This record gives sequence, C-alpha cells and structure tokens, in this order.
Amino acid sequence: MVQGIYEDIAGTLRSHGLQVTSQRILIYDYLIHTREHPSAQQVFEDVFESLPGISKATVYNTLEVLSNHGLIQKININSGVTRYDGDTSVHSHLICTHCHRIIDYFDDSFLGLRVPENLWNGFEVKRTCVIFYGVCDSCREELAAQAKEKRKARKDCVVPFKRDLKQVDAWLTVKTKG
Amino acid sequence: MVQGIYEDIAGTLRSHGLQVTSQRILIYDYLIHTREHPSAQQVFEDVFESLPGISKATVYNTLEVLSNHGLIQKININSGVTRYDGDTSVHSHLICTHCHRIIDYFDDSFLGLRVPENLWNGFEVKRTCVIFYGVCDSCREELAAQAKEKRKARKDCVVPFKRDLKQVDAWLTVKTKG
DNA sequence: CTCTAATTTTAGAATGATTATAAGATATCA
DNA sequence: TGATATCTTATAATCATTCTAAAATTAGAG
Ligand SMILES: [Mn+2]
Ligand SMILES: [Mn+2]
Ligand SMILES: [Zn+2]
Ligand SMILES: [Zn+2]
Repeated sequence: MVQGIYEDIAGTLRSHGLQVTSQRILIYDYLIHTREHPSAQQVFEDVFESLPGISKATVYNTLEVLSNHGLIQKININSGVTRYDGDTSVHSHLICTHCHRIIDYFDDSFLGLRVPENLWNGFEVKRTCVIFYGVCDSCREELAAQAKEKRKARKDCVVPFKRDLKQVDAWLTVKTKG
Repeated sequence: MVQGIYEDIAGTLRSHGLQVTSQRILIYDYLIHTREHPSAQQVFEDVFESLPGISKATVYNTLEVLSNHGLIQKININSGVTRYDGDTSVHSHLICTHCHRIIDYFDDSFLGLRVPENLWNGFEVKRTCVIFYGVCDSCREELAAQAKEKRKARKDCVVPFKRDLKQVDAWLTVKTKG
C-alpha cells in the first residue's frame, strides 16, 4: 500500500537510468498532480512541506534532469521565471499577462495543423509550441482579488499536495530490501 | 540631430506621445532593419557603434518603452535572455535550440486557425504565439559532423574489439586498487 | 531665441533567478 | 556488506534585468 503510490514514479525514473531518491519522487509526484505550472521557487516551497531541509539547488537539479529526460517540460513566459509542467502530452497554454497564470488548453481541431512541414529551408522542426496570451477571468474583473484567487485555485486541485515523507522512506526501505 | 532619413521614425515616436531622442531613433531604426532578433546586449553593442557612450540602461528603457507601445515585440525563448523583434506583423518563429537563432516564418495556411475563439472559459485571448523549436541547417550539419567524429574515434580505437575476459578482470582489479 | 518644467539618459548599485562548486550523504550493485 | 558512482546540500558566483538619483536633453510657451 505504502509503496504502491510511488511504484510508477520510481519505475519511470529507473527506466530513464536515474537513481531513485525521495527528493526526485516528491518533486516529480508534485509536478504530475498539480495544475499550477509552478516555478522552481513554488516547487521548492511546496515540496519543502513534505521534506523540510530539501535544498533549492536540488530542486533546480531535479527539474533540469527531469526536463532533459522529457519527463516534464519547461515553459518560458514574459516574467523572467521558468515554469514547469508535469504534463508532457501535446497541449497548448493560455497565459495571463497580468497574473501570469498558465491554463491548459486542449484543442484537437488544430493539433494536426501545428507542424506545417518537417523540414523548412533546412530547419528541422522538433516541437511546436502554441501560446495564447491574454487576460484571465479573475484578472479582468478585479485586480485586487489576485492573491485570494490564486490560493483558491490551488485548493481546488484534485490531488492533495502534501505528502508524508515517512511514506516515501518506508517505501524506499521496502524496495531496497526486497 | 534629427535628419530627413529619420523623419518617419521621429513621427512614429511622436504619434505615440514619446519624446524624440537620438538613442530612441537609432535603437528603433536598428530593430526595424535587422532580421537577427537581437538581445538587449546585442542591441547595445551594435547601436554603440553609431552612438558611443549610450548606456545599457537606456537600451533597456527604450526597448521597454517601444515594446509597451507595440512598436516592437519581445520574444521569450528557453535561454534566459529576452530577444527583440522590430517586425510586429503577424508571423511565427523557428527557434534553433542549439544556437538560439530565430528565423521568421510566414505561413498563411494556419494564420486563420491560430485563434480558436476569442473567449474561452472567461479567458480573453489578445495575442497568439506560435513557435517551432528545432535545429537549424548549419547546426544540424555541425551536429552531424560531431557524430561522425565520434564514430570515427570509436573506429580508430587501438584496443582490439574482441576482449580476453582475464585481461578485463586484471584491468578492473588494477583500476579498483589504484 | 530663451526659459522652464517635464522627460530622458546615464553610471553604478541592487535585485533576483539560475548555475557552479566542492564536500558530505546516499543509492546501487555484486 | 563494501566499493563506487551518483546525488544532495550550502554557499558562492554569475548574469540579465531593474532601480536610483543626479545630470542632460527635449518640448513648448513666451
Ligand atoms: Mn500544461
Ligand atoms: Mn520575427
Ligand atoms: Zn490573470
Ligand atoms: Zn542553430
């Protein structure tokens, strides 16, 4: 039961030749289940709750490793901070230029049209990125309600963020012995 | 200071309620005529040739002002530095993930498909951004050459292909002790 | 043209996200 | 269980960008 939660994540890490650590499990798990497209700082703060003492350097290292292995993706917006997305499926983003919220946008109708050709003037397209910049619902109505809205959005997440480190350790121990 | 060639630029600046300065004219003129999608640093270096003594702060200030008035556009790529484009017409970009070159891409066929709807779940789309990440012509050749070198190096290896298991064991032992 | 107020430029300092470093801790595998 | 490669951590370093306040310049009125 305890080990079941992280079975998939550990397997994924191993299949990519990565060592399994509690830090990596918690960060990857967090990114998979949040819809917030958090920054490194946000990842650090939220994972810190489950694993006090985790270093910000580890967060950056892990995000880089996961990104390089295609397990998560980076998102760059006009704000100077990189955001991270645990959802690597093909989808677009609506980005609010005011509050910098990033909303997932799935639209089958133009998925097939996104890569016009695979080779253009010698340029080989590997990945197509569609971003819709604009103003989100709450920002348009009232700018003052920003912080409150953000907190609410986080609360609405289907999966609780906080994880018990003991569960991870127990699982790791069982895994090691077995 | 303001000559005939820059009347258009000066007029544009004035029409946006901006004061006309040699710094603004030169920066805007530079951005309009280059296709390089330069960074602030590149703008600074190139404009410095025409106007020695210009400050980097002025470059940043001016780029911000021009951008806020829609006279130029910012481009964010996965590299930590903002790039600037004096062409504000609707077009997409091919971005080389290796050398960070940005190439203009005009394709009428999907222009109409880029904004699916103007309002989605309360989100008001203001601008759509399509970016094709990949590898440019010269970089692909370079990478191919590197791969070839690697293959060649492996081929040129003096160690015989077939190994004696005893030799390997001996080598490993020495390696371990040393 | 001259004067004045508002705006802009400037050098340098400050900020803040990210990366580099090197020592200590941990995971992996036989 | 022990050897070794890998990972984590605290801290320092980097570097693009923003801030600051004084000096210079612009625009407009007289
Ligand atoms: Mn997403
Ligand atoms: Mn362009
Ligand atoms: Zn918003
Ligand atoms: Zn390239």
